[in-house]
Amino acid sequence: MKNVTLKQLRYFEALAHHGHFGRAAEACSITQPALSVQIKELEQDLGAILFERAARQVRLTTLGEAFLLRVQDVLRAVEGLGDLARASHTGLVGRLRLGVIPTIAPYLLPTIITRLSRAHGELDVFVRETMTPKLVQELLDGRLDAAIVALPIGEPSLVETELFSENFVLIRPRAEAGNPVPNGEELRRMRLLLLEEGHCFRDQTLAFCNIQSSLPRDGLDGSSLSTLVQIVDAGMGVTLIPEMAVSVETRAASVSIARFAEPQPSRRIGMIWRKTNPLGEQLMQVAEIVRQAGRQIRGQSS
Amino acid sequence: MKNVTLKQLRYFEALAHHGHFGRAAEACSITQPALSVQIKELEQDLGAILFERAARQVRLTTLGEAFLLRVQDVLRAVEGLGDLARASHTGLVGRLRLGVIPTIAPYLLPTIITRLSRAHGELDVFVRETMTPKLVQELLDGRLDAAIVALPIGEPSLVETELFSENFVLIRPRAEAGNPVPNGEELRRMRLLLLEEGHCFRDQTLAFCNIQSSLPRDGLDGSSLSTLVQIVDAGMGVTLIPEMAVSVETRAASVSIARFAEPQPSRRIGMIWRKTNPLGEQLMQVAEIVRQAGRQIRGQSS
DNA sequence: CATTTTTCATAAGAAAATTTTATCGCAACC
DNA sequence: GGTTGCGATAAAATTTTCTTATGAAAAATG
Repeated sequence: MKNVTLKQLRYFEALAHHGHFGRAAEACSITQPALSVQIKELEQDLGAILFERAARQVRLTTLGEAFLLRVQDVLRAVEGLGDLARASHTGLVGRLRLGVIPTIAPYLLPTIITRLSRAHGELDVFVRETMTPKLVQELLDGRLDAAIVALPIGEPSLVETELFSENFVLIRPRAEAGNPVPNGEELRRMRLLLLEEGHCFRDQTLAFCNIQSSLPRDGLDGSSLSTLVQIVDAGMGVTLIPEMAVSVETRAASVSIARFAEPQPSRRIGMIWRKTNPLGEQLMQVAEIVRQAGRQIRGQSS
Repeated sequence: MKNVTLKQLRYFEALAHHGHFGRAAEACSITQPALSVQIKELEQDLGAILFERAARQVRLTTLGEAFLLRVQDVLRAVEGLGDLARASHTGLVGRLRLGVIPTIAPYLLPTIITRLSRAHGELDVFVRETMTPKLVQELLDGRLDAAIVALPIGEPSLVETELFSENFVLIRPRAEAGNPVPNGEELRRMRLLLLEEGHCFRDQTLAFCNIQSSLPRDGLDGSSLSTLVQIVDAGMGVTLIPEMAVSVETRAASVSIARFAEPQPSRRIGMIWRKTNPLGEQLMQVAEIVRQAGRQIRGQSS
């Protein structure tokens, strides 16, 4: 059964339906001999007779009838393949494996997922939250389709598209609300709370203060922005958080929020994926949706 | 999606499995370009990209993965077609629509069905019990596969194969058990009970007595051998029944059973089917099973 | 950093398959 | 008994699919 063709199965179905070689051939837009030959070959491949050729009547054998049912299933399944492909033209289909860094994920994801499933109901979104190097590696390994990270990444086999920029704001205990806002240099001499090693946001903060990240520091390292804010709330220091995190993280804390003077510290957030990914166009659609989600969130918090 | 080939689907599966054009091609026993071309054509047919070709790695796209699942279903279903055909080589498969005349059916069918399902478990036997002309018609119309009738039929488009012969025996009230056994001529003058018009057994009985079947008769016509025997039991006449019916029909009646002198009245029972039926060989197998069933039954009643 | 290797895509010619046209043979129908 | 309808078969034409040869790009190697 190595040589069975879909063509043969289609012809078979037509002949079963019409019970007449000539008309079945016509329905298939071929000539009658072509049909005869293909049916004969199918029967030979199978080593069994599917049709009983009586004078003036072509009838399915018992085997033929059992066959017909299965063949129809097969043909229908093949049509289904076409449908699947067609559906993927229109929009995104299947599964999107999206990585997001931890300093973005909690604030952006709810909105992204809402918007994605509104725009592409057929899409299963699988989210991975981890730090940039891991995301990049998993992207390169093909275990992720795209990731939302801070730019630039500079990996040549990845495409980067910018989503938005976000400023960092200073979080201080409420008691210090009236104090002048320090600049980067002054922050170095304050008790500045940072995220653990590996978070890009830690490096971005340090860069603002002109501190070598490798230098030993006395500060407590928090595992999340949420933790940092709680420590500040306890009066044990100050910290920076991206403005997108402000409304969520300061809701339950009595801390003061201060913007820096221009040029404010900030970072560019973007989406990345493999250059070779043929679904680049669709990923661009996803990026656009994330962009809108970002706008919406920054609109709410301002 | 009119031009998708099973070949393409098989190649697709191989490539998905190996993730490497060269090795997949080898697995398919073709060269790498042939595979490349077919995959490309499949993708074009579908209007969608199934594989992401990265340097040193060929990976399924999200769509490709969804595809793979369906494609495997299709390929498996096609293999199933082959299995079905192969199964039909070995023995009978599917459905056997068998017609049987009423004067045979009750006595032979239980044994036939037992034996058939023992020999061919996959076979669904559908039985139709009616008189010869209807059976022949339904056979010719393709609504039956075979029929068990009294020979000869003489329909040129049907094959006949003899199964066995059976004698007719005389059934009389027990009171008449001692009387001499009449011959055909003498029967004409007795109160001979017959089946209704249309039963071949009626005609066979009349032929034995040299009676024109069209002649008006005073006798009561019974609708089954069972009925006839009951009427005899009530002392209202005598009748003939095929020996195969004896043990069943006389079990609950107090009648006497008498064999005729040679040449005993008898009939040939055979199986018939369309000459054009390509399953003739299998039907011959069925005939053989019926033959054995007949032997078994006559063995019991003797 | 240049060279070689690996790997997929493409092109051209060869082989195989499918299809069409033409024709035959059989059985039904008039 | 000729005619017609229908499927099978044969030969030729066409299309499809394959192989061989080659190209191009990225990765591995020295």
